[in-house]
Amino acid sequence: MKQPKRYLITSALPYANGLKHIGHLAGAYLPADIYVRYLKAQKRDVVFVCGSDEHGTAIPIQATKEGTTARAIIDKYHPIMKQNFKDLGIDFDIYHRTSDPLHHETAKEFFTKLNDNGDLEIKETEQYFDEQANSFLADRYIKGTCPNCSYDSAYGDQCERCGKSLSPDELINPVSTLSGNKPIKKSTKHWYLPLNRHEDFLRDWILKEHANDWRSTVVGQCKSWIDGGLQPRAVTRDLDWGVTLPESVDGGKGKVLYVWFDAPVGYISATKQWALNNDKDWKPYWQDKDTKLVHFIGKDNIVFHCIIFPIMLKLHGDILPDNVPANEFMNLEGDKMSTSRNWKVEMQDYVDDFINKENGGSQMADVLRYYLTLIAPETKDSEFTWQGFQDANNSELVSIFGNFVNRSLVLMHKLCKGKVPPLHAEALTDLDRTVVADIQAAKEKVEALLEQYKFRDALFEVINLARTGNQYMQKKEPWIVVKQLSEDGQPTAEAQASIDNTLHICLQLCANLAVLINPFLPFTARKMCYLMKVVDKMLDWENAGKMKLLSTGYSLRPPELLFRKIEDSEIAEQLEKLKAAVVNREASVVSKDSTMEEINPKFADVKSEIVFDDFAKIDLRVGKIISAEKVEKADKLLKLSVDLGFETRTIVSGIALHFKPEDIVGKQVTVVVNLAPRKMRGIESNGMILMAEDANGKLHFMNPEAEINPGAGVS
RNA sequence: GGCGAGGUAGCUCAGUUGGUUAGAGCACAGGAUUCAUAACCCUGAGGUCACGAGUUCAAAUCUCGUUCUCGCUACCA
Repeated sequence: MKQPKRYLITSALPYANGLKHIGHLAGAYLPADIYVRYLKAQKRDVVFVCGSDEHGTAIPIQATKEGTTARAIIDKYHPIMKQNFKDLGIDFDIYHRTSDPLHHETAKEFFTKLNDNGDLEIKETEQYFDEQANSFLADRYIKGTCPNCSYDSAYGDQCERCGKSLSPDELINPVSTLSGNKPIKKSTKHWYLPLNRHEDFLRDWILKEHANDWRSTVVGQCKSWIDGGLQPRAVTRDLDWGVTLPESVDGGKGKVLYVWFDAPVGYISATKQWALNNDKDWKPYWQDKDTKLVHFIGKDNIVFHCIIFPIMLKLHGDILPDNVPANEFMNLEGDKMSTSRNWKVEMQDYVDDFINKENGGSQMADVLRYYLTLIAPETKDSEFTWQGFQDANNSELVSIFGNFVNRSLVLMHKLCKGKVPPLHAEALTDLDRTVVADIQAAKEKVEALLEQYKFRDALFEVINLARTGNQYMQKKEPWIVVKQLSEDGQPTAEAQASIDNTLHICLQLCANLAVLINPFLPFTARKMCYLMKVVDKMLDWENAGKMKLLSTGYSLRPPELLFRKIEDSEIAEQLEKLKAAVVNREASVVSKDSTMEEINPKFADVKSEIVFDDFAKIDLRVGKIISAEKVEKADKLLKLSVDLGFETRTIVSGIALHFKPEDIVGKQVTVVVNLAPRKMRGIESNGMILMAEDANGKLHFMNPEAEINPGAGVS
């Protein structure tokens, strides 16, 4: 197999709207880090880039929720995420950020090149513009009279009464729903990436070339997209947070690049920044065919890294990824990890609870790395349990790996005077030779598995080598052999030779373990070097499989434990914490919202002012839900019957993910009763239920504090 | 709802192109041992391979149907 000249490894850019959890770590960061450490140990030319993804609408929205600015949000989360990765041993060559000027420049250049080459489609349209709100109006923000049925409240995209699809231009007497004013026509442009032009390329590249060497989930998902027919995808957006279009681009004012377009370019700008910092040239890493590019991501990101970004790269003249080893998701204690439900263990939590504790230290980072690699969701979703975490540590890391290293060092001090004993070739047994061969074999297995991104299996082989060491020692039992005394009270020459050989091999095996475990557990590997009094350079991969890593006669440090046991109480604590967090989140919702309102009265962008008459147009009533059922073929919709006193109405509401139908029957709700009917999934909805959304995205009914008569007016 | 991936021992996971009694680690039980963090070592028990049909001399593996989980997507006034 031809070896690439250089490697460029990326991990998905974490979105800077909150802290990331250990599921993210296991999916996109840890595997990449293991792979990179392995390549670096081989002295390959490799750059490992990542950074915070800081654009997109969710950041300003998060800012609104936290009562602050978008800038403040990213400045808050970026450094914490960077530090979390460092604490857990994720050793990026650079952790960049997309808010950096260099990134903006790079993304603009990328856009410009594609635009200049005619690879983007521009659709220039006369769109309605609300002068008072100072923004273009999406179709649904425009109302007017339907040309088909003369209904006077038709939306820009569809008439609710006759069901006809419309464009805003067809509406008679259009009105902006933002301000109530008559919008003006203004010319606007948007740029699109015509994915559909590249279907043949994708078919060849993914479904033929990579049908076998990419993971089946990845190929399957791509096939699904390609077969479904690709559509042009808007590259630009009317938004004020993001990478602005280049000045030179006509009609680009007030627009930014859509976040999906700018974020992956972040890999390139990060590489540029790395090159600047290290006085290197970034270009070969993205443009030379001898570079192997690998994207590590979670399965939710497949389409971007396998379909969209490759098209961008191809058009821009860059290399394509060699592989995209997407991981599945990791569940936690029987349920999906979820930020909104607070069912998660953040990297920060782990750092606080295990690494930064008195009995913690960086060794504890390795413990997490070990367990996450062991249960990595490489082919299907997997499950993190604290019990599993404890077991993995106590009965594998401690009992097998740590114990072997410890007993080797202890025995060496007791039976060989604290020095690496010589190897007596004439006294070698078959068993000795077998173990030596096993060490070489282990190296080859680990190597082969890592090249295939099978990290779990590779790690198992390393642990298995430690297990082999334990078995070997058990069979040779030097602590028994030492009792074969000669007349002077010292062990016989044969006995000492056997002991020397055993310990010599065990110690070389320890040194090999350090080399092999290094990509997975870097802190542990370094501690082992310390104990064996060798420099970190011994960890170079070329040393794996060799039997002369430790020189005969060399004295080693007194043994120290590599890992400590994790107590039942610590596990119980974590489980408690997990449950408490869920309860707290639910309890804190009410108080938290109200305090935020007080602190920051300008909680959200307040809509433009309206006169009382405008408000009075809205007819709000109290109603009572008398029945609820799920709408067929729709995940989010519930069909409700609401008693309004004077009549009972059918209302369709998009709340199915938040409430079970049986739980909301009998609830009082506030209803907009004079809203134009609208058909959803074939059911006509006559009104709208008012809901409040809290900072966690959870919905709450707006209802009177005491049960009152249905139909009561609200004002 | 459409599409994609998955459902294998108590737990976490392997099972390449269909081929003898379905594997590993942990946990569990019994034994042995003491150099070692009550660690190690040996042995053992434990599975209707989600369910139901079909193809085949032969199915965990191929086909169809059912069901459950996850992801993408549509539905959110």
